[in-house]
Amino acid sequence: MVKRRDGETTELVQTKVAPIPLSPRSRRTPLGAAGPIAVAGQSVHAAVVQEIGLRIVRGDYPPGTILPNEAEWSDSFGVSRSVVREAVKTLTAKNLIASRQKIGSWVEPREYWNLLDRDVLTWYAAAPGNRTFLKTVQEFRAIIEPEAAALAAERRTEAEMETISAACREMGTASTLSNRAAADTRFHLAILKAAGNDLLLPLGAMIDSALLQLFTFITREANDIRHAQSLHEDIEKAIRLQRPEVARRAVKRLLANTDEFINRPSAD
Amino acid sequence: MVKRRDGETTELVQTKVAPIPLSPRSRRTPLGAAGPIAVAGQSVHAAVVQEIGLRIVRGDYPPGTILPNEAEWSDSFGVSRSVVREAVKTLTAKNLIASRQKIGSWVEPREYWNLLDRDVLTWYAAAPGNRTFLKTVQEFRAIIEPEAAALAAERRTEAEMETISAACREMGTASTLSNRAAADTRFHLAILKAAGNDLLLPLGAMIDSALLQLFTFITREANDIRHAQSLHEDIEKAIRLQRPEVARRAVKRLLANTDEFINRPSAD
DNA sequence: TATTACGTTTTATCTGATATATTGGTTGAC
DNA sequence: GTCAACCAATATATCAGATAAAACGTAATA
Repeated sequence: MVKRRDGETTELVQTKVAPIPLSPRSRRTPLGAAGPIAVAGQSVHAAVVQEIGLRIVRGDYPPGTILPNEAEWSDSFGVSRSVVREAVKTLTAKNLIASRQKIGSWVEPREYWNLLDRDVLTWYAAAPGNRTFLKTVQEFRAIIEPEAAALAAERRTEAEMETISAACREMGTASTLSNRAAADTRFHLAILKAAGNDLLLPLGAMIDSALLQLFTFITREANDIRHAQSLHEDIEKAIRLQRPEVARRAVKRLLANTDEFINRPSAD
Repeated sequence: MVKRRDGETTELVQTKVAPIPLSPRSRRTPLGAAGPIAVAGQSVHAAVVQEIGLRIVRGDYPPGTILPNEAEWSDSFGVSRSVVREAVKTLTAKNLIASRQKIGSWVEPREYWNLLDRDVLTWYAAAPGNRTFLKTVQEFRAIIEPEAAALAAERRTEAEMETISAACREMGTASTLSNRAAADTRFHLAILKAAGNDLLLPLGAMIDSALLQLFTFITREANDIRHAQSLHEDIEKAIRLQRPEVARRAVKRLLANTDEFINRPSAD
């Protein structure tokens, strides 16, 4: 149905972008000649998915554009058509593209994209002004997390509480930043889970991605970390005491604190 | 990493479930004998994805279970290995399964599943007590939609407002239930879009699914529909007048009204 | 005992062929 | 000249079979 072709844009698109770059494995090139240079330590499939996905999210192929056909991808990446097809299926499952016989594959409208998917979000984060991305994420978290915490305060089981508390504790005692980030992620995920609504769980991937992004550019003085820690402990306490409204407000305070970091005119 | 095998469970799983049923196309069976009975008007790929996905979400293969290998799927469905592999990629993209060489494919923990995906949600809705599902969806909507409406009231452009108003209008004048449901969906989607946060957009699929489910079991008297219509108009008005708080409350009223339907001890 | 080597199994990737559907043009009738 | 029916070209969809790579378990070895 949606197949507006954008005139010459398509032409531009179909320009052979680059002969090769991709993840190797055992390209049987006669003699190291043009050994596939790069790349990711991943599989060929994952590399192709990532490359096409990144280009789409980055805007190389605007929504509605007809993509190069399978044979062309196959040539330009130097992989078999099977790999291309499987990559296409993967991207289709994430709603980035769709395809039909005789037409080919095209880029779906942005509102179809499953931005909450871990991969898509990663590509998205890498694309435009990083600052905008973090603001978008924070705004979204501000919608979800206070309510999730409130629900968790009402419903958490003892086991779930223990998971939350343990994560909070480990945040305090973590020796490295990445350990702390991991515990932080676990903390928020545990709350989402304790909220007892299955539809909240998939949002964990987003928080995961977001925290990763955050920690790659915060790295502030210990002062702030201590403050952040106490904010986390407030949340833990409210959930432990089963005070939904208190939990809700505690999460809002934490998010407001994080917002401050993002809006500081330092980095970028 | 995650590969707990659950002892005998695996055995049970690997039982050849059924020789064939699947979508046909041109199975070259010598003589109509055992022509592939069913099925979906979809492609073979889609049918395989749906069958495996449904079984997983339904609980036939609990998380951690090692699934039958590609050759076995291929045999039992009577399709080529390529189709099976592409189906596996699709399900992997939705985080239902994962796979590794020599191990095979296994079912991921439920908290990994991308329940917000249209397909997964459909399978999920078909699986357990339908009633529980609708409650889960409504609870989730209650978290998202009031805030989305408030944001929309702040930020909507004139064009977005027109889309919202048009959908609301068409809800009122729709002649058939399915037309009304379509306009209803458009209405909620337009608000999500007008909220101006990209991360909210993927949630449209869920609302879509939810409304579909709702309308398949409501079909009440015109009285209620008129009430629902005025509730929708309240939302439209609040967004038009750019009153975030009013919009938020109006959405809450609408959702509360919907909740009533669901909790009525009539159907089911 | 610990460690290395190897064989087995399953996914990963490649190759090449056939089937099917849809578009766009062409032909022919009215 | 308009419109319907036909036909060819082209892209995905599906099939078939082969080889590569990785990981587990086991046996051989130091």
